[in-house]
Amino acid sequence: MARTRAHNYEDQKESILVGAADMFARKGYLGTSMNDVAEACALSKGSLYHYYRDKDELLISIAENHVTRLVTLVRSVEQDETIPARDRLQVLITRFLIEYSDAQNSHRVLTEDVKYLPEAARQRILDQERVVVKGFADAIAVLRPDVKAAELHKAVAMLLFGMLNWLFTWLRPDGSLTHATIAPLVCELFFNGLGGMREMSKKPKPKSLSATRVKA
Amino acid sequence: MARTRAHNYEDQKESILVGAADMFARKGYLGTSMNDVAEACALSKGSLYHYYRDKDELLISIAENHVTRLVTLVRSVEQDETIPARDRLQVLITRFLIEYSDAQNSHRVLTEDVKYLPEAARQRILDQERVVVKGFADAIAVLRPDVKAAELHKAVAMLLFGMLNWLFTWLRPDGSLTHATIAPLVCELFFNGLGGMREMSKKPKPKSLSATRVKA
DNA sequence: CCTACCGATCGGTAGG
DNA sequence: CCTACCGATCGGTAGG
Repeated sequence: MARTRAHNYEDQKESILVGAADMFARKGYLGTSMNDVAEACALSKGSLYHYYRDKDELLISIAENHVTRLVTLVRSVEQDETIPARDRLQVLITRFLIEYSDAQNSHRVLTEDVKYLPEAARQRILDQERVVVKGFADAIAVLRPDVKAAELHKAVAMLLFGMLNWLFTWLRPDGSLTHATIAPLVCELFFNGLGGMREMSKKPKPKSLSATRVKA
Repeated sequence: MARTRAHNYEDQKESILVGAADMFARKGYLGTSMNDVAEACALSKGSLYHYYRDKDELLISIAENHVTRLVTLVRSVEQDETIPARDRLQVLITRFLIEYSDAQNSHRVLTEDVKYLPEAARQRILDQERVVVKGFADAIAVLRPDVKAAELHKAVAMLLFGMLNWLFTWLRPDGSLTHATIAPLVCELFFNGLGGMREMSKKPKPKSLSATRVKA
């Protein structure tokens, strides 16, 4: 009899992405074979190719899903009228850090492996990344209206992304510092600088104002 | 008759490293074949193997030469008694940025490709990187003696390295912003934070590093 | 004739 | 310093 597409087809497809992102994050895109991915997913390579046309499509799916989430996150903050414009940057930082810790592998793949994609697919993802950067640059512009050059807002945004994206290289998942505890430190440093930093104590206290509505 | 080693043997060896670093930086270590390196150096693959035992040895040489320079740079600042302790961090940042712009390819290889090295070689390089981080953490500790936890000094140092190392991903070599013009911006942001930032792109103002602790 | 998946192997190319 | 290759493994696909 005619069989319909397995009811768990989409689930399977999604779970392959999780396994692939884990392998790519650990061994790099080029350092991971399709056999590695298949093994990580407890699938034969043949089955793997049933769900994804080729290796690039795996990478594209991982990167695009993730960057789309980031764009959505930026938009949701921009459109949330309960967030004062001058609080947007802090909210963005905190929410990004939460998103990062939930999607460590995807984010690592996005920042490290997208360069191996064919030009067309790469540009599509880069365009989305530019939207994210623009969102941060705009939030920075609100705080520094005295700075006219949009290029400088973007430069400051990129310095911020440097701090955030570099976390992956040194923040041990099992260490005493976590994405959650580092968020106040990043905000403190970024907003007030080293000179203005208050006691960087063990207990990163839940921040008073806008950070509390971050969970929402 | 017995031939002596070519008089330009060392020069050739060094120039291969330049070509290899360029290729590794552009296409990644795994994305670069030994044929690619040979071609970039205008050498046959056979000749290449005359100078370096294997691909790993190329990567090790590039990374080790570079990280050794960074360690030397840290030591020279620490031992320079004409530099007041509280100025060390700013001097370190500025000198690192100069070094980075002179060795962009090597630095990119150091931050992106060392993970593909066998454990022993990798650890050797990581140990040197830790010395560099320690140097920055110590310079930060001078500015914030009120912070007792050495772990936090290192965390702040790593946030700083994030800003610096991430520059490679977005600072176009031919853009209007350069490593030299970005240095004051980084210092300004890092020392005074966004709130304290003045007209960006102008001369960095003398640091007011009051250890005044504001309690939340 | 469909989807789901297997064991086996394709043509090319990697490092050496 | 080059050409000619090797063992292995790559990403991707065949028949059933």
